[in-house]
Amino acid sequence: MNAAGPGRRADSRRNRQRLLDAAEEVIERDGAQASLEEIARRAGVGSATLHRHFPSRQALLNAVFHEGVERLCRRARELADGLAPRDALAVWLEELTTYTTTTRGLAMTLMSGPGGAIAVEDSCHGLIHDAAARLVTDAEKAEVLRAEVAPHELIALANAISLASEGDPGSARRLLALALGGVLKSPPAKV
Amino acid sequence: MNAAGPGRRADSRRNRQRLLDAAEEVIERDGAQASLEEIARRAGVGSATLHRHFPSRQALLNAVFHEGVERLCRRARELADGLAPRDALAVWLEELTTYTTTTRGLAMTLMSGPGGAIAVEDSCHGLIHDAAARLVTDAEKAEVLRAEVAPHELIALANAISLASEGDPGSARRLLALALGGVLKSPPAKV
DNA sequence: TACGATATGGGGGGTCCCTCCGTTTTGTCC
DNA sequence: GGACAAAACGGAGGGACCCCCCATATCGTA
Repeated sequence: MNAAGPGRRADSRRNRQRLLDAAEEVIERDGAQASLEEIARRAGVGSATLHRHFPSRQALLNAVFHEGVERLCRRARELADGLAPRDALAVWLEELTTYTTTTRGLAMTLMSGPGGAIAVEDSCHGLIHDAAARLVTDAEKAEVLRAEVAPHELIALANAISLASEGDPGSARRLLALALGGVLKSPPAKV
Repeated sequence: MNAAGPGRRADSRRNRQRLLDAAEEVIERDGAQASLEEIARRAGVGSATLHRHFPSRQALLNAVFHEGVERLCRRARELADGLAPRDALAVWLEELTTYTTTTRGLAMTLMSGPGGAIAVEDSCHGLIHDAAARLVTDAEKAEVLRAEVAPHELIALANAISLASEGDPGSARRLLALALGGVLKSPPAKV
């Protein structure tokens, strides 16, 4: 059916891969709301086949971005092991932001939640969250955070910035630096 | 045609208002991608009439949100006149963020640019930008900003936060406070 | 009241998402 | 090397959407 496992029939695995390749191209051009029918057409399969392999748009997006997201999470572990907690977190957030900014549709995907029938532990959502949690925990222990910050808040912030900069990584880096360093010189007023 | 002016025929003005009322309801429920056909149905007019009054989705959204955005901009002037520059900016950004967070579809609208045939000076985009510019200029003169910040960057950040918090104003306030105060205790590392 | 300008709305074309179901392909067992 | 059941496929169709054309109805005015 829709699993990637080796127990599937050969044509099923082949079609799944074709769909992923086609999806990558179309999403690269049109973002997260790319036409599913066009993806199926480009892959040379019927639209029913696409829906059988990926029961929802979210499932397809998740599969398309899975590899890149895993790479990003390995990178988080490298940074956590190699740098001071504050730098590890700052560098990773910048890499995350740059990646989501330059990968069309990814920020949208990460913002939309894990989605229906996808196991949290291998959704892009879940992977990113776990990677961030490690870095945030380390930073908290080292007391380099200004306040208690939940990992999902930082991810939301990074995603938000990616969305707001609409594909311009320079703008994204700048906004992230602002947010990390603080826009104002003293804390914001209570209203 | 699509202008609101008094030179239009009475039925035209009436239909325009009905469309705006219907749009407000449907957008409140479905956000910025609400069905235009449903809006026309609910207003009791044909879909062609909707398209004649509002040639693009963006034009309709712009008209729907215009009043609220103007109120927000008046508020910016009040704050600029009544508070210290830093507080005026901080308070207004929070009000902006709260408003865009609780008004479904507004953040999306503001992020999508002024859009085709809409005059910049009375697009929601333009109005907000001008309001922010005044506050930012004052804050810069008072040297309470951590770095040179363009108004559109702050607006992008606020919009991004609204989008990221998906309708939860508490979360939005928290993220904004984080961004304004800074997440890290010392400036982020150079990579 | 009659008339021209203005505005309307039904309907059609194109696209999209998703599902049903008859047909084809695959893997396996004899 | 068949035969057979399970698995996978894809065309077609329903429902929804956006947008435009143009025959018709409505409004403001002379």
